[in-house]
Amino acid sequence: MQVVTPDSCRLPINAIIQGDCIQVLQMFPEQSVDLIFADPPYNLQLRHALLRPDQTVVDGVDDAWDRFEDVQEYDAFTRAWLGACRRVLKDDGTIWVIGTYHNIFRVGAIMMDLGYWILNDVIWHKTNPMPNFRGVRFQNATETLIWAKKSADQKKYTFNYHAMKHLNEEKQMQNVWHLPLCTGAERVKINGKKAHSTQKPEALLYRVILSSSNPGDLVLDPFFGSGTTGVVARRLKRHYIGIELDPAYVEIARTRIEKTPVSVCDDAMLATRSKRDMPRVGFGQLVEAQYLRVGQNLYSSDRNVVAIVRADSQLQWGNITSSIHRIAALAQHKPAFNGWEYWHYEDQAGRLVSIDSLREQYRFDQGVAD
Amino acid sequence: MQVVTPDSCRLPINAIIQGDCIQVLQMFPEQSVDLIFADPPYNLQLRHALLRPDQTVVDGVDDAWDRFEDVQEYDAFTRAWLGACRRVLKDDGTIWVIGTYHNIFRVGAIMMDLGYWILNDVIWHKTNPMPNFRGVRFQNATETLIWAKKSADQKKYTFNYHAMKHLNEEKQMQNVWHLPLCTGAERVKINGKKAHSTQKPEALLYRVILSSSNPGDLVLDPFFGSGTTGVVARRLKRHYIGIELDPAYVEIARTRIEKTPVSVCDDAMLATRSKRDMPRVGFGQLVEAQYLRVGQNLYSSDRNVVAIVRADSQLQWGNITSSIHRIAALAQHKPAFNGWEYWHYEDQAGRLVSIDSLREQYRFDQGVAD
DNA sequence: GGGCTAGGTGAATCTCCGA
DNA sequence: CTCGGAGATTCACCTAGCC
Repeated sequence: MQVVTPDSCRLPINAIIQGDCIQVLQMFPEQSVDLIFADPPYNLQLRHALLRPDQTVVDGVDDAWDRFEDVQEYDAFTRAWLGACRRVLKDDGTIWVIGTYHNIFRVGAIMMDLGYWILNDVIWHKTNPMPNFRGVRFQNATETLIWAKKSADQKKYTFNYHAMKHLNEEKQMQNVWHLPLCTGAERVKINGKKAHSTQKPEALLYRVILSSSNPGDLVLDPFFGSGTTGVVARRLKRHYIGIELDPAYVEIARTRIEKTPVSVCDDAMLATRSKRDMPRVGFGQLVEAQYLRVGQNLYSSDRNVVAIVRADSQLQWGNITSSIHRIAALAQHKPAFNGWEYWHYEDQAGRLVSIDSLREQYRFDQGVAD
Repeated sequence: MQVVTPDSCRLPINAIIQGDCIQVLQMFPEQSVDLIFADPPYNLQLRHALLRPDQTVVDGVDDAWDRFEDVQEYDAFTRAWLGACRRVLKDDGTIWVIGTYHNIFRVGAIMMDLGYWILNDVIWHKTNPMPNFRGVRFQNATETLIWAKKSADQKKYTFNYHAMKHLNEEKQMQNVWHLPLCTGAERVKINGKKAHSTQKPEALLYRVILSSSNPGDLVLDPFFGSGTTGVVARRLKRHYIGIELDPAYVEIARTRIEKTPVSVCDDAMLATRSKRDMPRVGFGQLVEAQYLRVGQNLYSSDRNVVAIVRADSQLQWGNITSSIHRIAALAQHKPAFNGWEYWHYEDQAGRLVSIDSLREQYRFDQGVAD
């Protein structure tokens, strides 16, 4: 009579496996991991070098692992690893996948096709993103994480609602996370150069693992890279399995995890930025929201200076176009001036009212809507 | 002999067409609109077609098939309207599509498949989102907009970078927009109940239209709904075409737009001119017109580099003769540099003044002369 | 040590025109 | 088509070095 080994015993717990995750996962038993975090290649398709305005070169992602023949190949690859992950995921487990607009739509559609059921799309809003140096698009300040359960009718999954609420100053954690890039001392470097071109910040993994797993759970990362998932899992007393193709990365991750003490980090460092860090109300928002009309006149308190509101929220004063502050300064021959104090609009009765009161009104209206 | 009507005359400008956008768009000429904003339905209606946890189980196939049927229908619908939109979009136009995690991944993947090339995914971060009442997920505070051009190799498209930068307090606009939901007086109501369940805020459309179109452009909205696109297009002096299936919504939108005052301001208040679309002034023109003298010295801002203006509008630096750009680059040991930023002349008081200001002066003088 | 400045850098689909 | 030159374009944060 054959003795059946418990599934979990056939898994190398707290280990890094060097190999292609699609093949390695085939050797795992079904339904054996509690949580998956996957940071697959994004297929960025960067064709030219990019220069900063000072002509220095941006060190972009040109790694071989991010190059695919075409979209079909990328889709087939994505379907294969997501399918393999789904097989080894427990029926009450969930998966996180991170990406950008280059790949996340294809990834999300394939996840749905495979039967995953999306719980949230979480936006990582970077506090210090790279600018758009050429001024031809909006500054790309986000990456997107898809959090999904294994199937639509899955009843159970782990979500530590209150842990997230505590991290967020006792308010519900939103699907937008304001976190800085991985830089400075946290960034793994070899001879002064970054060891991995896309190392994720530990704070990001902290939220992922803390929110959707429990101590003792098994966390799988099929694209282990520099091993951030292992580092944070260890700190939070979860087990981990990392799969990584490149032996060099395996070694980097192994060294890094060994140096990680098993301890809990400072929650305060990971807390969501509070509202006072949110963008303040700018003059542009008043124009957009029609608290002021394009073409409307603004006046100095003595009505001697008149300027026109433009669609781009600058003011037009004679043939000069500039900000409310700059034109207030110019009109008074001062080096600088606070335009919020200087400018007034005419109310329906023809009285002058400070534009600063509109800003208060805007804040009030938003507050009421909460 | 047949008289061919100009394409634009076959389009009902500033009108709402009642009908299915896929059919209606077939009657439009190719390449006839400058900008598209689409807020498609995302009711996937999958609730009753739930997938079993294990897809390999035989009796699970029926459910899986039903579900797949529904998604296929949604995909076919999405492919049809996005394809129809692409046909009527001008080759230098762009498209915006808004959605949530329920549909945006399928929409994005299909857009890529159809040849659209994504420029940004823009996150609308709601300042006042609805809470997650049951506490089982992160509070869903976002919707996603995909901004795309018609093809990957498309060279030209409209992006009013500086208008956006002015709106954002002189820093480049990010792909995350903090805007409140459409509430209060802006929300169209009938007998106290909201007239449309997903009415978008005008501030959102303000950014869409202002950033990626110019006054006089034609904006198409194939899912017109309550007509926010038409209202904002009218405010910003763009033309619009709305297509809407439901006659009740057509009527609501028509009434609403009629009540919107046509903007009476000067077009100059609506457009932000960038350096890129100003007439090019060459360095030679400044020399010819004697804004600079032959033999005059030009200086770097720290006066460490000095060159002489030649009659052929090149600079002489030691024994090197070349353009203002090339010598600025050589002097700094850089592969390239913008000479307009680098070089200065001495004014009568001996102060250094950027030669770029001379170019501005030249443009101004020419404009006055016109 | 502290404060200041200069320099470096990050998952980025990053120009346009004429010869 | 390619090639080359003109010329437009950046934000937050970290580190090293100097006073």
